[in-house]
Amino acid sequence: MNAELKTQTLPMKTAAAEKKIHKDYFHAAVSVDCVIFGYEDRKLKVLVMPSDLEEFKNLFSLLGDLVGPHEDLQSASQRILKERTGLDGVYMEQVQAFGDTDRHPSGRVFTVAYYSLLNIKHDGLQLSNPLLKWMPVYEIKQLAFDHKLILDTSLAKLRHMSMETPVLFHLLPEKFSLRELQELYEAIQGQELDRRNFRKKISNKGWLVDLKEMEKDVSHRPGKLYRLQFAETFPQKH
Amino acid sequence: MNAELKTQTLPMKTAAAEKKIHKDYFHAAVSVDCVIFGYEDRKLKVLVMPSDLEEFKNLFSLLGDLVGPHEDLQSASQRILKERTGLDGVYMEQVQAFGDTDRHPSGRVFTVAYYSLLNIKHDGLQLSNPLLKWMPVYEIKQLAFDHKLILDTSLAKLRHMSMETPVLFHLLPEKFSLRELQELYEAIQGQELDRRNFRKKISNKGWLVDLKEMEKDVSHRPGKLYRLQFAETFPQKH
DNA sequence: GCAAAAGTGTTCTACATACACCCATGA
DNA sequence: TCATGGGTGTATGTAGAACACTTTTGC
Repeated sequence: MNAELKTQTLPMKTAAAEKKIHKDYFHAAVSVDCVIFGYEDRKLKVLVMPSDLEEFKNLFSLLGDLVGPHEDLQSASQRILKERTGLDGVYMEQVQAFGDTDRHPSGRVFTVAYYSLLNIKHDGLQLSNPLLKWMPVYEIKQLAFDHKLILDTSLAKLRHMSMETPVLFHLLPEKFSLRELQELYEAIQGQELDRRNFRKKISNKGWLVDLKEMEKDVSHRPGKLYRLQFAETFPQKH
Repeated sequence: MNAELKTQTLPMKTAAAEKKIHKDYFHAAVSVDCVIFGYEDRKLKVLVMPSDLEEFKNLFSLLGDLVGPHEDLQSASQRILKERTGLDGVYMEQVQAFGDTDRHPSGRVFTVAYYSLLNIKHDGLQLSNPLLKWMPVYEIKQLAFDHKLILDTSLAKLRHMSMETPVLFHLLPEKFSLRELQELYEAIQGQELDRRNFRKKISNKGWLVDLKEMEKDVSHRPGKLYRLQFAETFPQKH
């Protein structure tokens, strides 16, 4: 930013002097809201909790917190995730910033949304509070604040990414069958996929490693298990 | 956001009470930085100005400003664009937020980047200050603050979008020839394209309207002129 | 033996790519 | 007449879409 651009003449200033001039502007808060996606029972879910603000009584909200004075955005997002789920190193991506003037009843609070993808069945997953709830995304009609907008925006981004890049794997256990993977894609895209074409496409991508293991505990012919090829191999697309 | 999530018990609070509790957090500023792209002489350019901060003497910076207490992010971005270029209704898209703790010497300043695309030859374009400069993007090695990172991130997003959606047209005059359009795509993608294939692809998209006019003032056989099919026809892709 | 899902191949179509010649204009 | 770019079509390879039958396992 460069607020002093408004002046037509451009005398040199120090940053310290500039801060004084603009001290009236230093009265906003910035939060991070985490859109934590999980996948269970063939449904995409998001982690929410009841809002404890009187204004949003009976509504759920995303998990967020203010960004500390000496904390980066990404660090804040990782901290929230760790505090709420006990998990580190979860896949996470910034969605965008939301800053409508009336979005928060407490004052001027900008927020930056991050979505994360995690495996609900992960051993280390330990929700911090019994009120936290995995809610099926497609059953959510309303949320506190502008969180429904944030959710919808995140979901659109996730959908888009899932077509270009191997991100959805983060929602599955380490070992999974092609059927599970296909069901996941179907849940995200909202349409059924042809099994033969799906398998062909996935195997062309070269994303998977055949674990030479079979599914267990299924009441039908067991399928092969795979895991994702090490993520570093795919810096960007395809 | 929902900062009170930290409490394990969840007594109901009002937003006003919450603001007091968190007043220590309301000391950040939020700015918008505009990455204003233009296209001229077969080069993608970005509008910059000399930084007037002592800390960044001799460096250029993007055009930004603090977001006013009663101003939305998008409004701030439009205001900056209007103030700097005199233009309204310019195509614009949020890139993302940047919030590293040390990104600004004046204090904790978060910024939200927007990129805009405009036609440098637009009649209404009137730069507010003679120090503003259209700088070729690929010649920029360094900028003030974290603006080089912001520029690179915006450029990556622009490149990505340009492959999926008709956005680059905003960089051209209303009437343009297929050669001009192809040169623009080549400039953005950084590679030469086959003329026949390019024309086939573009005409398959159905984006263009044949104006039944010809180029003038070219020292060779003039080409047909086109304009973009009305933008509302293409809400998203293809 | 029945139910449920695994596993597999061919055809058709659409799109990307590679590639070369004649035409219209201005200088 | 020359230089410059305008304008066009064909052949090939690749990827996505449609589509059905046999196999394996649990019950």
